[in-house]
Amino acid sequence: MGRAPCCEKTSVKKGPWSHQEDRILMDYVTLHGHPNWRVLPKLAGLMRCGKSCRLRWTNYLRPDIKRGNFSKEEEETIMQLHKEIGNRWSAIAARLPGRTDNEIKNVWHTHLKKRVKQNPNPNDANTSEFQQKTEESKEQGAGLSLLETNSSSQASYNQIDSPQPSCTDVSSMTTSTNDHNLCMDDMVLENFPEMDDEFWSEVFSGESSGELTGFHESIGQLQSGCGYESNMHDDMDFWFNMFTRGEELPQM
DNA sequence: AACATCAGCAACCGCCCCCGA
DNA sequence: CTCGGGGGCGGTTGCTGATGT
Repeated sequence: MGRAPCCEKTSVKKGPWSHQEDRILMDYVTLHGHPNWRVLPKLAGLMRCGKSCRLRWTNYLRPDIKRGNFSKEEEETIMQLHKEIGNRWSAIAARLPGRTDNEIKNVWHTHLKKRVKQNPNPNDANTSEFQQKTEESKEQGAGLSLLETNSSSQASYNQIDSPQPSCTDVSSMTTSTNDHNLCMDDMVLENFPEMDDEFWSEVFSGESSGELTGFHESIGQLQSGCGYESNMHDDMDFWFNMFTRGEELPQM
């Protein structure tokens, strides 16, 4: 007897998302929000499972996502929190604004787990502080409280000038960031302080497909204007590079 | 240059929790 | 109080690009 499947397995598409699907989902969520993920794909015209849409949005398309390498501080935070609370990736993600649980999970399995194995007792200097905060969070009941109790430390964290290179700094997404010796978090915060939901709402404000087409044509012009047409794989790469390079956008 | 192996990451799966009827 | 549905979470898989031989 299990529960009914979340969607018609036969009629949903699986596997990697196409740019078009991304656009459709982003446009729909930006305009209408996501009151019900289950019916969203049908309403948006996507042949995807609602769960798949939610995952794609939360892990990739959400505008407040911080992409790129993890700073050393972020990695240390992950290791400390993992030591304290274990594999509660969502709770850990709550402490790292812009990072998703999936991303943190991946970083843990690919980098940090090995590091902890090699050096099981790296730095206990802050352990008592974390333990105290964890205890507080337990009393208050949720991982989100961790975020609240650490808002001040998060503020100071955001002010870190030039994080030490970390093991993930040599991963595949480093080319553009390393050119400027900066990490994503610094650059996004400095160059795009107002990149929030409103920004994306404005970008995707066209409801009709015609307007959307116009938008993407504009993106194409933007890419050409920046000399990106030869090496950009897709729009997301384009935006990523725009953010990390911190270039001024040409007039559209 | 071609093939094999490895590493990183996006995405899927299934279970659990929460909330409303 | 119970049950069902939706959302969230953690584990796992499999594809792809990078690196080594």
